[in-house]
Formats: sequence, C-alpha cells, structure tokens
Amino acid sequence: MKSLSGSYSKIKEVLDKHALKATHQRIAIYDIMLYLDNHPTADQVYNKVCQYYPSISLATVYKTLDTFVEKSLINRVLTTKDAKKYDVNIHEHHHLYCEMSDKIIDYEDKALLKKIMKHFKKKELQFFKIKDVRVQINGEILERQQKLEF
Amino acid sequence: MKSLSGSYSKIKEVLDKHALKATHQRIAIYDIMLYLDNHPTADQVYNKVCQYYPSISLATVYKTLDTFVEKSLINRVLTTKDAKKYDVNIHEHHHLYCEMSDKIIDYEDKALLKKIMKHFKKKELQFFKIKDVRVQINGEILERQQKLEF
DNA sequence: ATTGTTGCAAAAGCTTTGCACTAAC
DNA sequence: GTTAGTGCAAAGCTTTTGCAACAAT
Repeated sequence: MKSLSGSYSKIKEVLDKHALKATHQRIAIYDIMLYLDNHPTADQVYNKVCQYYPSISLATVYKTLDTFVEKSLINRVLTTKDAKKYDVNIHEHHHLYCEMSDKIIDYEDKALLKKIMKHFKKKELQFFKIKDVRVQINGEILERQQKLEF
Repeated sequence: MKSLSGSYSKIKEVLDKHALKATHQRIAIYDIMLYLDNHPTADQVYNKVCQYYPSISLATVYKTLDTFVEKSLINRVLTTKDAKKYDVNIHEHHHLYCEMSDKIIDYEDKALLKKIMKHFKKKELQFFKIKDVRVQINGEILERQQKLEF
C-alpha cells in the first residue's frame, strides 16, 4: 500500500496501540489526515480518500473519524459553522481563524500557553477543574509579501 | 407586551439603532436571549419563544438569529458539536467548557485578556491581523459546595 | 472461528430557500 | 404606500443508524 504521508508503518503502529483493526479504510483516512495540513470536514476527507480508494463509503468516513476522536488520534475543531472539522494535530495548540476565508491555521506558541497557565495557577477557579486551554485568535490573513525566494 | 428580561425599551432601542424593524418576533427572540443566561441552539430559542408566542415559526427564528449575528447583536459560539449555539453576550469574553455536561459558562477575565494582548504586542504575527482573542478553557465543572445561604 | 468493520440505503437532524401574505414604518 | 419580515412547506445539507456481508486478527 502506497502512503501519501510516508508514514505507513507509524500509522499501523498507532492503530495497533489503540486496539483498532488496521483496515485499508482506516489506514487511508489517517494517512490523508496526516498528508493534508488542513482541518478538513468529513466530506473533504471522503472526497480525498476517494481519489485513492474509490469504493470507500461516506458512512465509513464518518464512523472512522468518530472512532479516531474517541481514541484521541484526532480532535474535533471548534467552529461556528455547520460542518464539523477535524484536526490530526493533537498537541495543545492554538488557532488563527480568518473569517473572510474561513481558513484555520494551526498556531503553536508555548510561551503564550505558559503565561496563561501561570495566570490560572495564581487565580484558581473554585468550581472548575481545568484540563486544557485553547486560544482562538480571530482576524484576517494578510496578503503575504512577495516571496523572497525566486 | 410583557418582557421576560425586563428590558423591553432597551430592546426596541437596540433594534432601532441597527435599522431593524421592531417586530414582535424579533423582540421576543432578543428578550428570550437576554432572559436565558444560556448559549442556546436555534431550536431551544424556538421552544422557549413558543411558550409566549406560539404562532412563531422555526424558520423565523433561524432567520432572526442570522440577522442578529450579522448585525452583531449576538454571536455564534465556537463548538465541536452539531447544532449552532448563540450568545447574547457580545463583550470579549471567554468560555469554560465542560465536555461531560456539554455546558458552556461565560467567563470574563480582563487581566487574562490583557496578558494575552501584551504577549501579541511583543510577538507580532507578520501575516495575520488580530481582531480579537477568545480562550476556551476545557475541563470539568466540580460539584458546587453546599450553598452557604440557607 | 471470532470479533469488529464496512457499505448500503434509509432515516434523522439541522438549516436554508422561495414565495405569497402580512406587518412595520 | 413602500419596504422589509414572517410563515409555510419543500428542499438541501450533514450526520447517524441498522443490518447483512466481509475482513482482520
């Protein structure tokens, strides 16, 4: 089996570790998720997987994504829109969100996270036990300067 | 017209200011949103409004909520679930989210916001213009201590 | 062989749409 | 009177479900 992300053996390992049978469909879906650096909807995953695996069914994609979320292989992404989006990046990270283009960009900033956690160490919330913190930074993607390499 | 939130004249004023005709339906919906200190779905708003205004249609509730979002009378709430939720609190504020109960609690913390903004003043993002920042604090609502007033 | 997964088609939710009727200004 | 909003029913998405066939271990 060809792997888009080049991580075929890693994918099998992850599925094994979570006691998930390594079916072609699951491997393909996880592979696509790694390959896209997107936050795709189920439908977008389905369409991409179909290019390589035309017999897969949309229901399987939904079920598989649910299973992956349950086992924490992927996360659901916070949105204000209709369709659920998924993120294969499960590290604690933040999102830049551009409403104009409806694009989400992963944003890692350990220093920011540290400051927030320090804040909550001082100011404890009596009735709430914090598990993790996600920052959504809303704004606008600026036109990138003409690229320097040419 | 009876007002649940006790803000009838304020509601009319807000609608006027945004050039929205002050229909019974809009007044009732906005009133309900103020009265519930919730983050209701369209369906929840519809069901509540129905108690006071049985002839209203669900389509009107959807259209009205959309209009209100467009005019920034309310906001859509970030979720990972299916149905869209709405928030009448339009101040920049944060959310405590308890996955177990699927409850969202508004959380205002000006000091936290200040720290985050200060962080981004130092560390500028070249390709992104920040408009606002929302923190989602995931965790668990703890059983409240027995209330002290009795 | 056993157990869990897939695909299908149908159903269930949620949300939007078009249009005639009605209400607000 | 004019303009904009409402209600209805239908349609359009997204997501879930039940079950027989199938694949992975």
